[in-house]
Amino acid sequence: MQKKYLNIYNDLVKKIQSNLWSIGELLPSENELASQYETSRETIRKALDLLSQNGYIQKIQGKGSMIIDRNKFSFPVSGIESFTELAGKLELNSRTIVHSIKYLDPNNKSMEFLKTDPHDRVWNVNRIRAIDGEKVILDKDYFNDQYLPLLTEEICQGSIYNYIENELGLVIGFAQKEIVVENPTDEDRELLDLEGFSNVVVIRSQVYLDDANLFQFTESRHRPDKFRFVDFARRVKN
Amino acid sequence: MQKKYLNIYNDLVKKIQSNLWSIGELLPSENELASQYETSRETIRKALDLLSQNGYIQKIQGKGSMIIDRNKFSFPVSGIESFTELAGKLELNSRTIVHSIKYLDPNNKSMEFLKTDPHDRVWNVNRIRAIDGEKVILDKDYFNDQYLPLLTEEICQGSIYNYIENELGLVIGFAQKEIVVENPTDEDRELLDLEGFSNVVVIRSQVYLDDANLFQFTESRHRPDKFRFVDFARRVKN
DNA sequence: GAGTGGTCTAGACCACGAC
DNA sequence: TCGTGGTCTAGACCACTCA
Repeated sequence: MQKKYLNIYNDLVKKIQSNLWSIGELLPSENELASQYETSRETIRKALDLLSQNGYIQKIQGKGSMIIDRNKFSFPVSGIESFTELAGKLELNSRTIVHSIKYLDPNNKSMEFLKTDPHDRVWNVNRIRAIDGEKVILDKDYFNDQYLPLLTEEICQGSIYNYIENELGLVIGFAQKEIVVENPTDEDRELLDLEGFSNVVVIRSQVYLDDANLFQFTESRHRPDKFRFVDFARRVKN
Repeated sequence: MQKKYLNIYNDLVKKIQSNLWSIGELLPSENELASQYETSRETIRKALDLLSQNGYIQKIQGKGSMIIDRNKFSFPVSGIESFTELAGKLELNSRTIVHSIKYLDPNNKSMEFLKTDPHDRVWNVNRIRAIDGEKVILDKDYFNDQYLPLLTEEICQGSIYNYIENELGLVIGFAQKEIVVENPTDEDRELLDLEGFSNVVVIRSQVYLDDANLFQFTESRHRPDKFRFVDFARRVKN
């Protein structure tokens, strides 16, 4: 199905990016846009809501929708995003080393919460990310094998998310993320180029599918100088 | 004005919190809710969108709106939130020490971007946050005095945001946040109980008002063991 | 008062899931 | 096939800004 509001959103993004309007200028009014796009005002509003959520405009009641300076914001890391997407966007000189792919020892109870059935097994994938030749990130992923029956070195070398969404047709719904600073483990010291650093930044995520089932647990351990988290937040609605 | 969808949202939150439905159960259908609340389906959908954004439900096409386990998530820090709000929610044994309130030296060009007019001055407020008697957070705030003409120790002791929104009637629109790990400055070492820690976690924010004007720049410097950032993210729409 | 965005309605048809 | 959520419409009135 063709989603009209999405087409309009994409068209407006293109126009904004081509500087059809400058920063601080107002978009045409919602009624104006509705007749331009030959649609209803509610549909225009859905497109504008997307522009607002993505930091292109700020709506001001009684005035209009103002173009804001999206270049002042760096958007890369917010939301649910994978290392390979990020590396691509930032054009990092990066390399992925697949360190291990294995089933977790069934006696290991730590990932019990990933299992939907007692017979399920849990994949554990450890990958090292090198940027400019320095090993600075250790990614430890855990999956329920009910959703991901096959996991090869080739898949892990690329984007597992890409494989999940495009090959397996699973859809990610939402994720819970926690960022803390910890002392490096022996494994961190062994696998990463930690140099003198006495801390690692740890990002732990739980990823849920569209059907609200828990799918993945991830621990991403960063050397602190190579860590940066950026977030764009809108005020919560009244 | 009474916002119907907000009333319905609040009513549903109350019902969910009272365990009227258990985790994994489906809410009544949108048509059902529309007749229960004697409103249109689109209004019900606005209320459900809020529930979804706030992690109460996951909508599944063809099935319904499933109650998800919000207790698995800790929601405190995401979005735009102030220390005093946070301290209240977490019931921390905390104390705020107002270290300095002053106008920035006009020769100091570092906060030039905060000024909308060359005659504006820039406030600089430094506050130390102590948790359980340990000084672990240094908050450095910068404001354009055009929006905040008066700033007293009393205001700084409480919540500046509270003062801004309730007393001055300014409304926060959106914010850009960056989190990095840095080496402590001499000021950090002097004002905080850093003990052996060799890093601080720095959160820098730019806060914009509802009318898209830049209002505030903040630097919040945390002892790493007292830092935790939690984020709940939904998959970006197609 | 004219124009803007914010809320709300009562329909309609489509895509998807379960049976 | 039926019920679910997803999209869309053509109106209406309200709240706000600005001249």
